[in-house]
Amino acid sequence: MGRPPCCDKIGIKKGPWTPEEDIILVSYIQEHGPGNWRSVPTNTGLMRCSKSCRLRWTNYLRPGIKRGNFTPHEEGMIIHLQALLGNKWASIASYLPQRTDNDIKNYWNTHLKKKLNKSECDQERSRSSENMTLQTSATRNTINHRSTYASSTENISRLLEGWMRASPKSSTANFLEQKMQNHQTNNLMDQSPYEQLQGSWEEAGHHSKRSNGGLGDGPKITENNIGGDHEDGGDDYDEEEHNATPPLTFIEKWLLEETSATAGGQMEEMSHLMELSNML
DNA sequence: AATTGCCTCAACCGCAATTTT
DNA sequence: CAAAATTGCGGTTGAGGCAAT
Repeated sequence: MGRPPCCDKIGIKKGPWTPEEDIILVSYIQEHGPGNWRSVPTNTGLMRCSKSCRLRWTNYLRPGIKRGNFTPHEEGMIIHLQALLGNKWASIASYLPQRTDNDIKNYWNTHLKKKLNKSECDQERSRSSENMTLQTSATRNTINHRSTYASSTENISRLLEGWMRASPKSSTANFLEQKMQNHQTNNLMDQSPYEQLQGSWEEAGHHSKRSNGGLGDGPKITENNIGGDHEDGGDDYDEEEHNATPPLTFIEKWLLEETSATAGGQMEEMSHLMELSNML
């Protein structure tokens, strides 16, 4: 008990990574694949803790990462998913395979939170100016639902998780798998050298022991890890919850709105969710 | 041109979950 | 089975960049 943090070890370097360190890390991962992080510092000679290596890889170096410039569509998805799942950034990121949880978290904290606060204030103002009279259901759904919905959405996400777990090799899972594979293939076009390295490593048939480290080593949503934050099931999942019958009207509505509001090509991730809700 | 304040985002920290010994 | 080690996640921090003064 009381194990000291790995980064407290003497001689462990902290702070921003240098290009040289990046190259060392990437070439090591190209050779051995992501995972087994504890051996990375010793085998590479990097004066970094394993945690730092993993973080650098998953948040910056791994293939398929899109950086900056969140599209309105991505923004919308984050807002909806945050309302739906709460601050489960890793789960949210699994619906946006090109984005890291850290990126999403940062974007939420720096942009979206403010945006939502502002719009909420605006809503409040217009509401009070209407002398607290009835509102249209549309605005209520988007704003007011956030609080009441936030408490009930956990159940909804659990249901989704439960369903996914119950259908280990569903058409949806296949769809997603295919989708992710396409993602990877398409991304080769604008890959950085690092990304190409990783791609070639994967084509060589290597697979990491842990498969949800990122897009490069497989998408977070696969038939194996589908059904929770982790590949063996979510933190919150248990059999009792699996049998619950949560309300679905809001998510269905949301999915419908999202789908109709956006051009089809951009909405493949959402159509996955749509498919889910239909099957439910 | 210099200073100040704000914003962004990469990286760290602490904790919980999971795996290994 | 318990303890130790490792991994993953979410919250937070702080350095650097940029705009305003």
